[in-house]
Order: sequence, then structure tokens, then C-alpha cells
Amino acid sequence: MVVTIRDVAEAAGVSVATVSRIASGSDYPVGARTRERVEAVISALDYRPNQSATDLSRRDTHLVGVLAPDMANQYYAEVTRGIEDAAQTAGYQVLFSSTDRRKGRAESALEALLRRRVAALVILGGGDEVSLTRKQVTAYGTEVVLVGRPSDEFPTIQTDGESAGQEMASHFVGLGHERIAFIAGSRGSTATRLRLAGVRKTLRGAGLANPATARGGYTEEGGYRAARELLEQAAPGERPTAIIAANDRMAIGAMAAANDLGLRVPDDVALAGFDDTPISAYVRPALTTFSLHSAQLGAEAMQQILDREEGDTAIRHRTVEGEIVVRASCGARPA
Amino acid sequence: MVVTIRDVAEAAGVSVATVSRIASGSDYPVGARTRERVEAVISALDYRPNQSATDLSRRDTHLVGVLAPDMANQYYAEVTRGIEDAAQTAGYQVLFSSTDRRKGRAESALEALLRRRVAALVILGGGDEVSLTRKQVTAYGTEVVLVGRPSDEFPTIQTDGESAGQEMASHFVGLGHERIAFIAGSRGSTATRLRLAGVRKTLRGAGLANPATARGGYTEEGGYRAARELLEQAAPGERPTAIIAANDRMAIGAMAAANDLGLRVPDDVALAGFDDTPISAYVRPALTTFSLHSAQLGAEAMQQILDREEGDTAIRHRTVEGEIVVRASCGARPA
DNA sequence: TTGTAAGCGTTATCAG
DNA sequence: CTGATAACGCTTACAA
Repeated sequence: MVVTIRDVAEAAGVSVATVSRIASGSDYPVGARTRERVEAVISALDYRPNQSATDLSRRDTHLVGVLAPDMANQYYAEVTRGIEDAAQTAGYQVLFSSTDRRKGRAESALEALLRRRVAALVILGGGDEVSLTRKQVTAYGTEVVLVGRPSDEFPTIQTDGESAGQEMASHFVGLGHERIAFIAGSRGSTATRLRLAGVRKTLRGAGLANPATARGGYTEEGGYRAARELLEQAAPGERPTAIIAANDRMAIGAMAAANDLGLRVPDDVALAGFDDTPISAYVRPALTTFSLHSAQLGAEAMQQILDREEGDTAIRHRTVEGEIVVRASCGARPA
Repeated sequence: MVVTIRDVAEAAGVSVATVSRIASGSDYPVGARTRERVEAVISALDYRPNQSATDLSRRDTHLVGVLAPDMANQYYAEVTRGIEDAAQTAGYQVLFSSTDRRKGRAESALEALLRRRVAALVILGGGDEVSLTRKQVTAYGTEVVLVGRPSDEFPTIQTDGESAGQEMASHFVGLGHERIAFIAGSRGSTATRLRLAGVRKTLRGAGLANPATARGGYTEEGGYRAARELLEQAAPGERPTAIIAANDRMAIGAMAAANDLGLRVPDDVALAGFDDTPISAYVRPALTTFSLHSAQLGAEAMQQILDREEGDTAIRHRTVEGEIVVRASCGARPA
């Protein structure tokens, strides 16, 4: 049924070793005539090595497992894209699992990934649904890279969430805002925690009150609700004049909320998000945001893995620079 | 180093066969005492079966390959999510590759997937970068499901693109529009082709001119440019009063373009998209769109695969219903 | 340059 | 109920 290396060997009148050396692209010397003949047979029979067998024999899968919280979130989609892109060009394949932010899913997905003996594991997001210890993976030689979450057990790729928060807050403070609110993502999220910490720090430094906060679960809908809460519940004259949301999706939800409340953005409420999702440049007013170079984060993660496979064993913590992208929603430019 | 079935067998003083029967969750009878002892050893040693070996021996990988054009597109992200979700609960893992709409990438990704002997292959999108014949996969028993593209060789899951187009166009015609333009996605895309055909059909039926069209490559930026082209180049009095974009991302770009041209949506130009991306409900005016139930498409695809593994061999073409979601951007409701 | 054969880690058949 | 052992399809010493 399925063509195996043995079929090719027989058809070409050579040994399986020879076929293997040719089919696997090894640089082991093979006679020109033989090679030609074998190659002809390979393509005639449409032979394709069975990767499970190859992996088993080489005891190395060229598989990188990606564990992401939620593909509906464009940020993770982008990072995954970066990983997949780099992986593909490096000859790796991506085994993708989503945790859906649920502990059970995270555990079973991780287990499955480990059984596959993924050569590397990239864990996305700062959620607390996935926990992994060095011990669990060290036996398999699995390289682990954490994206967007600190760790001293594993190498990480991150953006400096705290300074991002500070930068964003400073921007608003510089614009004269004194009542700045914050829309958090989900409980236990590293990104939210760091960004909020940065915002707080800056406000404190500027002698301003702590930001009012509401939680929006990283979705447009959550951002919408959080913004309404922030905007409507405030005592008269206490309404925030600026809202920083922990991601763009929530910021866009907040923009809709402001709109629905008859508030103009940025005049009545200034807004900003994080991630620089493609859409943020195209909402109106265009959203001021903090660019994370998300695809690049993924690419860096993959690069980190490649470096380590090369034998660089140090636990590196790379932080890729992000930058504030000023657009109209913050009021720094004419809407 | 790595714990194998043999290590467990030795430590437990049983044969590998026994360990296998226990570790693989087979229902082969095993003595209670033995089972207990072996299970203890398994967890003490943190034994995890090597999936490559299992696959090789069982000659069945529980792997489903997903080939998508572009993860930056939320629609594909959603469908993938649907697939992954269903896959995970059915005990399958998702091997994810992106074609980036490039022929070369599609081919090598496909090759890699075939080498992995994926049990199933889900091909997303109607792009022409990936071509696959029954012959290539039949030997491996790979189940193939096409999502969003017609075929008589493989089962498909689709939405009826043409009636979606018709429905959308009728909606605008019913609203009194006579100059309706269309923003296409990429060349060779099935979704674009069908939707445009539907739009044309309806316009023709209503005695209206063919829609002016421009291409936007399915991105916000492309949609923005296409809309400017459509809106600015039209002779005075010829400007389209409605634009239908082949997806939401382009529609949102178009909305920005209208805005930047000082045109009000929907009063000066009415707008609509396709996909019902989460964000479309949160732009203002909220975007009228055609909901494809994208995650459900993915779930259906996975279901189709499961059915076929069960022995249902008919080539089924399931079409999942979509529906127009009327929001403010089309002018049918107050903005 | 080519071939032989011993793994790689499981599963499953066949005997006990 | 338990255990040997022959696959599964490939790679890689080691020999020739």
C-alpha cells in the first residue's frame, strides 16, 4: 500500500541504506549512477519517508510545540505566525495547541506535546493556567522558551511590560491628564500586572491618584463593559479623562463604549491600547497603542531555540523593544 | 536518560507487554495487583510513551494537519480555533502550517504534513496556492477536508458564497442603493469569486449596473486603498453609495477611508463586510456583515473527519448556514 | 561506494 | 492473566 524505503530499495536494486542516504539528503557519498537511478524510483513511486520512523531512529523530532491561550486574540495569532514562519524556514513543524485559558486543557495539551517529544516548546502568554517545571522537560532535552512571562528556570522573550506601562502613562500625563483609568485583562495575567504596575508608578511619580481599574478579559466586549463601568460609575467631575486598556481589543471596545455614551474620543476621553494589532490603525479615531512587534517576538523565540540547539546553553532573557505608536485616539494629534 | 517502556517493565518486574497494555489505556485484561504496581512505577518514573514509536507501531498518527493561508486573518484564526478545539477533545493534535499565500510554502508545508502521515488534512481558504490531488493522499489514507473551497475530489465544508453575496446585495438594493461597489480579496480566491458572482447576479436581476470593483488583498490597508480608489476616482455623481467588501478587515479599511475623505458612513457611503469578525460589532458605526460562524466551520471540518474515520466514506459537502448581521454601517438602522 | 544488521520505543500476535 | 517476540520504517555503525 504505502511505499516504504524497502520498496524503493527493491525497485532500484540497491540496499535500504543507500536509499536512506539519498532520501534523507545526507552527504554520505553515493555513486552518481546509483543516485540517479534511486532518485528516479523515488519520484516514480512517489516515495515519502515516514517521519515517525525517522524521528524514532534519529531520536529527534523537528517539532516545536506552541501552547497559546487563545487564538481569537490577534496578538497570539501574530506571535504564532512569527514562530511558524521561522520554524518553517528552519525545517521545523509547529504543533499547535490552545489552552483556552483553562487549566485542564493546558495540562492535557502539554502532556500530548511531551509525548510527541517536541524538540522545543514555546509557551505564549502570561496566564497562570500552564505551569511547567524544568524537571518535566529536562529528560527529553526539550528546549523551552517563554514568551511574555518572566522565569528564572527558562529562557524568555519579552517586552518590558512595566516600562511600556510607564511610557504610556507618561504620554497621557504629558498631555495634561490627571484622571487616568486602566482596563485590565484577565486575573493572573503577567502583561496586565506589569503594565498596570508601570502605569501606577508613573502616576505616583507625577503625584496623581492610583488609576481606577476594571477588568475586561482581553476582549472587545469586556473592554466595552469595563469602559462603561469606568465612565458611568464615576462621580460627576471624577470621570477619567483617559483610559489605558491592557490590549487593543479592549481599547476598541472602550472606544465603542465612549461613542455610545456620547463621549468624543479623544476630546472627552482619550484612549490607548497595547499590541498594535493591524486593525488599530484603521479604527477612527486611529488607536494610539504600544507596539510589541508580535510576529517578531515569535521569530525571536524560534531563534532562541535554534541557538540553543546549536549548543548555546545559557538561559537568555531577551527583551525585544516595543514602542509607543501615537495616533489620534490619545489626542496628541488632531483626530 | 529518557524513561522507556523497558525501564518501567524492569522496575516493576513485568514484561513490556504488560506495561504497554496499561500505559496505552487498552482494555486488555490485567491483574489488579499488577496494574497497581505498574501504575505506581509509571508515575514514579514519570514515564511517558514515545508517540513516534506508538504511531509507527500502530501505523496511525492522531495528527491533523491544518494548512491556512494567513494567521493574521482573524477568520482563519477562528476556523483554526474551531478545529483545534474539536481535535483536542477527540484526542487529535494539530499540526499547523501557514502558506502565507505563497505557492512554494504551500508545497513544502504539504510535503512535510504528508511525511508526518497526518491522519487528516484540513485545507483552509480558497486560494490557488495549494493544489492537491486525490492520488497524493489516497495511499496514506489521509482524510482531506476542504474548508471554503469547492471540490469534487474531496469533502468540503463551506458557506454558500454566492447566496451570501446575493443576500448582501439584495439588502443594499432594498435600501435603495443603485451604485454598489465591491472590494475583492486576492486573485484566485474562491470566496471573492462566489461573493462577487452573487452580488452581480442580484444587481443584474435588479436592473442595475455591474459593481465597480477594486482589489484589497483581504487586509485593512488594501481595503483602505481600494475604497479610496473607488470613492475618489468615480466621476462626480457616479460615486458608489454602497460598498461591499469581501471581508471585514477590508470593510474596516474602507470605513477608515470614507472617514478620511470626509464621507459619513452610512449616509454618504454604506458599508458591509463578510466574516463577522469579533471586532466588527465594535467599530463605530458597527459593521454590517455576513456571519460565517467561522469557529463552527472548523468544528464541522473536524467532525467530518471523525465521521470518515468511522467508516463513512461518502464525499460529503456540508454547507453551514451563514446569515447577514445587520448593524449600523449599512444604514438600515440608525448609526 | 555499497550493503548488513542492530537499534529506536511501541504494539500486537501468539503461546503459555 | 502474563510474557516472548516479530513487526512498524527508518538511520547508522560496521563490514566488505
